[in-house]
Amino acid sequence: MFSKTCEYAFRATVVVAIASKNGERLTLADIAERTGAPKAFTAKVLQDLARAGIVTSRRGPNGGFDLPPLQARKVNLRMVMEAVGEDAFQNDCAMGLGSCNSGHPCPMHDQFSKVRDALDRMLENTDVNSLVQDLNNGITRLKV
Amino acid sequence: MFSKTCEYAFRATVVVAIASKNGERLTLADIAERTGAPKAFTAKVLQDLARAGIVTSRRGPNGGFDLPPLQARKVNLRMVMEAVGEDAFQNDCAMGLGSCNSGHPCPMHDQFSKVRDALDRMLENTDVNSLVQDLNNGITRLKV
DNA sequence: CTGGAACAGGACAAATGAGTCCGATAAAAA
DNA sequence: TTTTTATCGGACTCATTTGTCCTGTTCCAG
Repeated sequence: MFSKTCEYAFRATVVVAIASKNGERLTLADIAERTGAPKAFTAKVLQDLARAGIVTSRRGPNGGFDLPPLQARKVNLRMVMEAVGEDAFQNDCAMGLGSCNSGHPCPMHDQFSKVRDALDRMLENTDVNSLVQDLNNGITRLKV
Repeated sequence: MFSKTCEYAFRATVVVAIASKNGERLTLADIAERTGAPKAFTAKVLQDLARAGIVTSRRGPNGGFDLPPLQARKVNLRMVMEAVGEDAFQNDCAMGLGSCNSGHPCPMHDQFSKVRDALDRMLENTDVNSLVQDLNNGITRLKV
């Protein structure tokens, strides 16, 4: 459903947010380890997230990434997707027609646009902090 | 959202079903032309659809593909997806965790599984004939 | 029964996505 | 100021998806 890049971005964001809630800053190696994602690839993803202002990065000793709760409330999942260069599903057509819309619907349009829009709303309405606050049950890693 | 292969499969299936309703059998060249998809690639997709028994194929002169209404009622979109070798989104996890389920949920599980399940139900409950019978308005091609 | 019209299917080529490597840069600590 | 720790970012490789090509096979028509 989502690309690998996107999945890694979701996991990295959540893992960093969890750590930040405990005042902990995570290094790239930490994040790769806790998400079970390839380190070099995770570096790219984090770069994108940092450039988009979703996480803040710091170089050098005691450096790493963080995303404090106050900021995490302002970040939703759609923003994470867009940070790694993927559009949410907005005007996506199930049949791949560029010209498909409610005025010019493809045969699947009515059925598909309902669930597509529900998905988009979910991505828009779900902020990172809300994902994190539910799991005070000791989850700190999101490995496969 | 769907792969190209899948999009082509949807389009080809619908286009063939439309023609069959008029007792017309479509050749590969016809289908590629009406869907705006590459001919050789469409051939592969149709092969899969034929092997799965979704469309019926016939070789030689006056050959081609068809999918009469009676059969089209028994074919849903999930079957088309599976015919080209793709699983519907069933147990898909938004974060790419293989072990994610209601007992062991990832942080996005609750929000995501709702819309994912709605999508799966849509694919299951939508049969090809119902897609076709709405558009007696002269649509016979599904080009980009 | 032979020629041409069509699908069947394997092998190949191109494009995109996933993942790696390594030097450059920044910042803190010694 | 030097060393060490860490991100930054470009260039590269590998895998998968997408797309092409060509030969074989089936089947109808004359």
